[in-house]
Amino acid sequence: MLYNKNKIALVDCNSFYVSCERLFNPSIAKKPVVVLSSNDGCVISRSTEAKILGIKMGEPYFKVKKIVKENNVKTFSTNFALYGDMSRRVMETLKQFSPQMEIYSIDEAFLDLSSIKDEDLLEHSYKIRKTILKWTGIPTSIGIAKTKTLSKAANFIAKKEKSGVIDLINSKQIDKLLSRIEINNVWGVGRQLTKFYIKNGINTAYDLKKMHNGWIKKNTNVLGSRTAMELKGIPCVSLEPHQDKRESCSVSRSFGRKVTKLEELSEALTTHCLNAAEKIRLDKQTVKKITVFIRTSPFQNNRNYYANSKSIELPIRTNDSIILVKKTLNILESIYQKGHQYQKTGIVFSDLKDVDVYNTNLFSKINNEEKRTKLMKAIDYTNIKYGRHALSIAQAGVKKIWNVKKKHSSKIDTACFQFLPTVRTT
DNA sequence: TCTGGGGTCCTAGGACCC
DNA sequence: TCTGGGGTCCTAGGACCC
Repeated sequence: MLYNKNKIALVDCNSFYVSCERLFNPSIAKKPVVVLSSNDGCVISRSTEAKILGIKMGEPYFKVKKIVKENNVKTFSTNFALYGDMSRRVMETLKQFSPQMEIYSIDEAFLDLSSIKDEDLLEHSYKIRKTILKWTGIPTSIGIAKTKTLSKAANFIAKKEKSGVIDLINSKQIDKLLSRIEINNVWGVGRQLTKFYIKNGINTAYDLKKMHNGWIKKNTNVLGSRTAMELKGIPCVSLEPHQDKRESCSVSRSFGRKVTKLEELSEALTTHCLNAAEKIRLDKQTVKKITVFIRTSPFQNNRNYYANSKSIELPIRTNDSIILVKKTLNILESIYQKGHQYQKTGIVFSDLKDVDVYNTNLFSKINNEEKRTKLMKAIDYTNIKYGRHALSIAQAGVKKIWNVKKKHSSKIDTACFQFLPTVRTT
């Protein structure tokens, strides 16, 4: 069912990962802070102070190391268990403000505010911000408009405003605000479209809004024209309050150092496969198609770049770790080539379905299926209770010398009392 | 020396059919 | 010798998002 509400708020957490780290470390408030991606590779979250220093989103860490040192920027390795947990708390709080809400990413959600009177929208939004901050400690920004794309735009401006809220529904200055947004910052306009638009003199959100539909349709695709329509205030992307299960599930990691041997690749890939299998079991899903990929670093121009991937369809869908690992390693062997310095490997499970969906073929006779299901349940239970990979299988290895680097971890675990912040009352 | 990871959606083009 | 055209379905890869 398509239903478009005409008052949509986008609530977005400010510098989310940095804000999470700050919760447990008040001494870094108002100081420059960055959070690094896996392997401490890139900057993926920056405090306002770090942005001012010129540290860009997605920049490789080694390129900003100098700025970091000179300005005493605090750095953190990712702690997704913490961010995921904080995200759940923020979303739980947000839910109270609208029955219809779409969680869009780990740090943002669209809210249907159609039931709020126009004149109360601002007040309502201030209340949302205040409550989230009070209950979770996370600062947010809110943009309200008639379409999702416009509420994204409003949010973009709101991030720069002290009030933290921009309401485009009551605004007579929409065009003025839109002309402050560079075209690459429009939701749905990525690198390729940006190139194309700038070549054609479209430099801001407002420029795109002014373009004729015919031209956009002819020169881009349905997504391009959808974005342009939404900027004009015509809803094309509806709010999706009911979130379906995932359609694919992937686990991949870069190595902490280069890897050449098949055995090491096998260990890493087995670990990824076990993680992915556990994820789909938790979601009560089975997989039909497995893709494995390996590659060397694309950034080292002097070496031969090698990247390869291969997919197979399973005869019977499953979520059994033992079967999946076996198949996965077979694929790996078929694409592995000696003599390369591998930088990354990963696995993708696709064509996922609910466990109760048709699970056998005409010729299958799985007599120990029940036993296996019980074994998987036991493994998952043990790993949840005693920590990740308390129980694993031998191919995953024990030493894991290929494992990722994590020099700056805050090691905060929200499920652990030791890390609860202390509050003193006088 | 050092460049993330996990998703979704769309489309062009091939295979196949009549 | 001359060798259609239109429809559907599927998939790999690209573009985009955070």
